[in-house]
Amino acid sequence: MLHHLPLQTIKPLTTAHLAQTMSLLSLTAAELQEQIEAELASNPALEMLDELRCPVCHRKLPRQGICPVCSQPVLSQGEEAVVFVSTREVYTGFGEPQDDEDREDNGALEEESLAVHVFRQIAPDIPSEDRKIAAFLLTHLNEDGLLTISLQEIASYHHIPVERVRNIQRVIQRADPVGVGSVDPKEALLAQLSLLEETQPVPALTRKMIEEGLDLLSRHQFHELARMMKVSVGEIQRIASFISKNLNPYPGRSSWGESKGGRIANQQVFYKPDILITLSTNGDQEVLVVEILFPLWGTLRVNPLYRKAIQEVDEELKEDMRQDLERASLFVKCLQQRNHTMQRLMQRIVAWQKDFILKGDKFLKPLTRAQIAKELGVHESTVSRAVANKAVQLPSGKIIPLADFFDRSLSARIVLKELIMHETKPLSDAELVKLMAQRGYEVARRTVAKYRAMEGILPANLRRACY
DNA sequence: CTATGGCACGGATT
DNA sequence: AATCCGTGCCATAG
Repeated sequence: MLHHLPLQTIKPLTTAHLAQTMSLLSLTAAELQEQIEAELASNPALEMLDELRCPVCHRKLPRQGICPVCSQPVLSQGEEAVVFVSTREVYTGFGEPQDDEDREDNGALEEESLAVHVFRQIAPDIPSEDRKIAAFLLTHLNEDGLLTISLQEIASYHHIPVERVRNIQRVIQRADPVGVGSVDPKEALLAQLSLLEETQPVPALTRKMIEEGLDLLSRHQFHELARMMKVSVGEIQRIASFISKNLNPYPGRSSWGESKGGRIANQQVFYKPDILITLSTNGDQEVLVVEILFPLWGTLRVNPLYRKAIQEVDEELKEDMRQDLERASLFVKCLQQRNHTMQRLMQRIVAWQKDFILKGDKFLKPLTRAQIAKELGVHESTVSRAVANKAVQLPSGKIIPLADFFDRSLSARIVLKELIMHETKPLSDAELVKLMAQRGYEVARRTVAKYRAMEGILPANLRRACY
């Protein structure tokens, strides 16, 4: 499963080797890039070759993606996950590679960051010739995450058919603040609904109600609606509450900026993924493909000329050069080790959490770092470091911290949320404990209260009956 | 009296 | 060794 990896050079485990590998492990893709560039600049024995060869067949690799020859046999083995290091570009902004390193450019940047956030998610999924259109579209969002110009305008501006713009928009709508890039609240709601339908049951008629009676709905004219849809008022209210709980007509608002009352503040937004998980259909098999993003393109190696030159140099210089060489080869080894470890780590994680990745939060299986460490035969702290401060992009386009795979209570919280969402009368914490227990979640009353707080759900006595 | 939130403790995790 | 998380106890609000 891992035979296509550069494994040859993993044996001399000196302490220096170990220490440096450790520190490299904990770096994010962006930090790694800095580190490599610094090393490259300071050590003349290192060189970066402007080409990439497959470690197995030594064919030249295309600028993006993996070896088309060697990836084949791996994909066809029916593995749960294929993991490899990819040099795929990490998208940092629109068009030109601009320095967005600067700190808060206040308002302007704040507004733009929603667009950047979305762009990063979708960029890998759309052909490069469409990216500038996507970028254009994203620059015309208002603070609600809705489009300020029509699709026709975009199409005629770029001289392309409207249908093509619409396809790009569809991709965008499925990205993180779901529904972003819609022309109006109605379209945003429908986009969210479509995505929701893929993972969970949705009340019948919800779609019809949004499509046909949105203006009535927003004015709470339930009786009018009931007559129009030919169902009871109670049914209408049920759907209405479902909509207000699960959907958001202004995608830009909820997840962005404003922190809702009682929300835990650690909901950090990650912009740049370090790892990419995509779903690839290989024949009839669905395979998860994991890419460990590697920030630089090319082959890092010890400069062979430098190695030669050392022979023909005075004694005093020789010692210095020897050290440079030593450092260089150590660095390369550490880098290989880091990649190797990351690959094995992700392989295990993805295999274990496959359902979570494909079907959503509810299917997160409990997992501890210690467990993975044992399976991998590495120290726990190694896993800890590797997992900390990194972000993963899921096939859905969502970017989450890698540590989320180890969240012990996420699935319990989701169950709790559903329980409350479907309740017919406000349930007290104690009652919720019982219901949770029936579903196999044994938690204390006090804990239910905490989960509620985390999800920003009001206590029962303040909760409005849900229908 | 009941339902919740605060504080702090202990065991697990990192 | 430091931190996180679930929990129990107790005060407080309704």
